[in-house]
Amino acid sequence: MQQSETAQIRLLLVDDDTKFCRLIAEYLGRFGYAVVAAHSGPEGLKMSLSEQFHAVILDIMLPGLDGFEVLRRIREQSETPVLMLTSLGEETDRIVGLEMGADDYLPKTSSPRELLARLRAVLRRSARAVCDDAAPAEITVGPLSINLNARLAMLGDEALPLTPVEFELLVVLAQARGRVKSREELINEIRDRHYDVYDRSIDVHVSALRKKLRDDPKSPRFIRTVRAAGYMLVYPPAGTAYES
Amino acid sequence: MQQSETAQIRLLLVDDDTKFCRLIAEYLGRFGYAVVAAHSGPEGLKMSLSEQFHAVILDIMLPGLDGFEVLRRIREQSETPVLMLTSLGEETDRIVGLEMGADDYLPKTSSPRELLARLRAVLRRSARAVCDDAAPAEITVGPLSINLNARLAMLGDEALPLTPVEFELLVVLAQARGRVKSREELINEIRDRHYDVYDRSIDVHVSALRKKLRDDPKSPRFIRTVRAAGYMLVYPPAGTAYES
DNA sequence: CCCCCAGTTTAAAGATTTTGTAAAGGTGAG
DNA sequence: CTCACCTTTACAAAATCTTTAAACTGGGGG
Repeated sequence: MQQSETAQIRLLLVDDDTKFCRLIAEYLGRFGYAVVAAHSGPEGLKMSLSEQFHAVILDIMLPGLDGFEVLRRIREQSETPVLMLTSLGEETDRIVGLEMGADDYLPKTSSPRELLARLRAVLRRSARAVCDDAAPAEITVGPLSINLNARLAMLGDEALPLTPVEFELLVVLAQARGRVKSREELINEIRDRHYDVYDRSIDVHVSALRKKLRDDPKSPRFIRTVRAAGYMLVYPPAGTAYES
Repeated sequence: MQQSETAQIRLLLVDDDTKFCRLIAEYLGRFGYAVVAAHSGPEGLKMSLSEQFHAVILDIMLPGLDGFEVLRRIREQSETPVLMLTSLGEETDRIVGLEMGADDYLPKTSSPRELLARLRAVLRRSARAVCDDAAPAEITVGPLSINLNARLAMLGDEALPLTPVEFELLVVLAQARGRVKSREELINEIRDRHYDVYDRSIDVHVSALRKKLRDDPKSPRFIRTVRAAGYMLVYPPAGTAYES
């Protein structure tokens, strides 16, 4: 079941309903998130401020300090993304929560699936905010260029008809160019799920991608297999001659 | 966290909700912006025209003069970047805002983080666009032209009978021409609400819009489906021949 | 030098996801 | 009430993903 040494996303869930916590932890766990629960306001606040978490999911109704108060105090010191939950009935709270610096806000009655979707959106936004404009819209590797805005990869002057996963795979490899990416990392980053030893789907995608790149596993121009470790996009040392 | 040694960026926030102002000021303050608040239309207008601010964040619902009116009068004399906020439940009228010269437009339900991101984008743009006209009133894509003032889209010399949402959808796509817009972004920008996985309304609007544009999903002249990502208005490379 | 084994490649089949669109349902303006 | 419009629902079609399994590879031990 385990997810690894690789960067795992850690979440703090603050809610006094332990059953709910278990349920959510279990659900999010299946998608590779490590969920830790706190069951009171003060406890949640303390843990939030430990800065160990990538995001906090915060119920409003809490013993000790209510969710708004916890949020306010978190925001005094930290920018950790916070997603607030409300029990039924509280209409206007949404605005109040957002005004106070919550990153999103959703009813506790939402499906876990919705929670997951919003959570991802929040994490994505916060990841982007960190590097802000730093993200280049285009990555180039020899004759290969990848346009992130248009989601289009070109080899020479020919557009490659990649499927969504193939494109993502290429992007992830390209961003880690010169470093080996394990299958686990790849599947985590691309598909948001767990890797298990018999999972060959990454291999299959690599194979398909290579075919489209006209890349030969035995003497790769782009994707090199690193036995027992994973795959890596070659980092052409200065002076490498590519020919299309 | 701070914004640096360079001269501090000064922002004017015009909103009658003082609590909201405090919270935003506090949040943006953490990123090194100096935020000054005005709580009525006339006050906001007067301060905007003092030319002391690098940008203005303007709520629409205001006592005295509403946001649109304030914007109009600012634009009579000044090109200070203006970012408009719609309050909850208000009839969103992004187009009116943009057409009047707002630089960006976002729902008040957005998170502070989002506000910050857009603000940075606006500031960046305004720094760059010293000389060129802010918001073009007309966007042209091959035989398609979109007039924001008249709220009219023409295909060749024929006016398209678009519904309000279809028109906005087209505008949003056109403004992002060449970049993929996710369904989430689209629904956020057009309808001011959250996207959830089961929400197909964007697809339906796209379908309707395509029908009116006589655009075929399989080989789109205008709107391309980017599987698992969203939609994108084609950015015709220079020299592309359109025929109506 | 050959065999074996863990690890890899790949085609193919089956399962799943995503999309297009018609039609039904809902809502608000007039 | 009617009309215009937006959203939801439903379902089929298309595209894509994962699994499976058979063929392959490279290196170490014999």
